[in-house]
Amino acid sequence: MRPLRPGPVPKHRRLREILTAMATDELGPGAAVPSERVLAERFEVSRATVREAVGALVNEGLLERVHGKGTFVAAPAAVDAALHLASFTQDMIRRGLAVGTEVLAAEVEPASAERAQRLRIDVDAPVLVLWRRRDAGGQPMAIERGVYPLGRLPGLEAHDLAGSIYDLLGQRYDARPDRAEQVVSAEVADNDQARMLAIGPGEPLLVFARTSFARGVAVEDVVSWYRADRYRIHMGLTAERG
Amino acid sequence: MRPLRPGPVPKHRRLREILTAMATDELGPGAAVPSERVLAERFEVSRATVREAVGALVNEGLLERVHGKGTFVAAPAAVDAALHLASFTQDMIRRGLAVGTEVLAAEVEPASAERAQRLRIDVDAPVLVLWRRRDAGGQPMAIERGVYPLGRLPGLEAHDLAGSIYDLLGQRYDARPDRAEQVVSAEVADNDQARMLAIGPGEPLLVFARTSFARGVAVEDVVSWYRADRYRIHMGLTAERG
DNA sequence: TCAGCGTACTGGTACGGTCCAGTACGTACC
DNA sequence: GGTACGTACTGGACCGTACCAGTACGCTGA
Repeated sequence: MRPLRPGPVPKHRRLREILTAMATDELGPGAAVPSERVLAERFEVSRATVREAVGALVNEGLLERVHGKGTFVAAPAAVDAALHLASFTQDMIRRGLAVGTEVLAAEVEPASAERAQRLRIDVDAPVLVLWRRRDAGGQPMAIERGVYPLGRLPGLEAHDLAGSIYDLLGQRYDARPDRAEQVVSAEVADNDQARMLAIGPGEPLLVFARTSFARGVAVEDVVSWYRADRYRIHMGLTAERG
Repeated sequence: MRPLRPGPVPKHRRLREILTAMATDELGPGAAVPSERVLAERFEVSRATVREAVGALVNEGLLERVHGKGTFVAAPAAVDAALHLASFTQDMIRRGLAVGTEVLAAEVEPASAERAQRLRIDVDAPVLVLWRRRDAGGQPMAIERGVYPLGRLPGLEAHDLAGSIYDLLGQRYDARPDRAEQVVSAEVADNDQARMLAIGPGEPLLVFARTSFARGVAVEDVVSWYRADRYRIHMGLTAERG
């Protein structure tokens, strides 16, 4: 490796990027990172500059330091899944379940006032309303009703809607959702829902109402009804300090 | 203020505590913190030591720096309420609802195998099983069944159990929960639950199963059944990066 | 074979210094 | 009155030095 020369990007930031790549691509969790003094010599920077870069990666959770022992690549911290924005497909894959989808209905309609408000679009603007049943592990898991603003996603209705809408939004529209607001509640299955989900009427459902945004722009408003016997949310809670 | 002398606690840590108190108690959000050079002179430490302390508070989110302008007390970042560990009382207060509690039953029993496992205690160890109805805004909101390990909380059953158990744990046992694992699911109300919650049988309930820890020790295992017409979870989701 | 000690490694603390780059304010000139 | 420039403040980058404190390993002696 060559020494770091002064440039528009500070040395400690360039070193941080080098160490990130090293940790991620070459070393892997648990492996030792070269010591501060070795890095200082190798890159011809001061030990303080190395400590600045390493410190930043420690704060990020990528590295961890042990006094007197060394610096190591940290095991990836578990992101609390409960606040993780994922499509149904991604969620089930993570739970180790094979995914299946049946499109029940797909219609273009003018947006109602409520839908318009939730999607931040004009009333009567055209939206795609998509009903699907989602299966996991070969059995019905959920029903979804997604509403998509066609002004922002022109031609969406002509695509294959049996797969992951998130993948579709990402690949064809560069609008993969990165943030969402979600409300969780409970309902009981009516006759139609019960039939589609292969349960009895009156069985409990977990209901998720979610509005998803890509770069601040609303791209999806979806309600999902999950069989409560097959789906639950695990979350870690922490107390507020002060 | 007096200079910082060498001692068992590093200077940068003591300065960090001083600055935390200063920011929290005296200055408040938006206020300017004395400059690095002023702090270095006042506490008779090097500017690098000041930068170390300030840098830590910047990483914590308490302070923010603006190049060329100064260091300021940051506005408190919103903690996503969905992952916030709070008692029923705290939760309802935050939602602006007056709280009421009716103790339905309180009995000391030997712990079953399942309860013992969840609370990390021996089977047959004595536990307090506490049933309560929780009201919010003058109407039934939830039913709770809490299980408390009396080995860790001796005499708990003799206390007033109509108030906040979290407050009680904090004040009398120094065991205020600081972390919890929670599972959210849905059920339908049976006849007893329906009567206690003033709803019809078969109505949907949001169910929370929570094990709470104080400093790593399990102190509470509680299941709560909430009326789904009155309670829902709001949560912000973000996409995982990578 | 085990324990203790010494050595060599590691990260942590602290300092003083210099220079760079951004921000804000005051003053002078047009 | 507005603009531009200079000055004085601010944080940021980087260096080299010295010493402290923790960890691990090897060697020696009992």
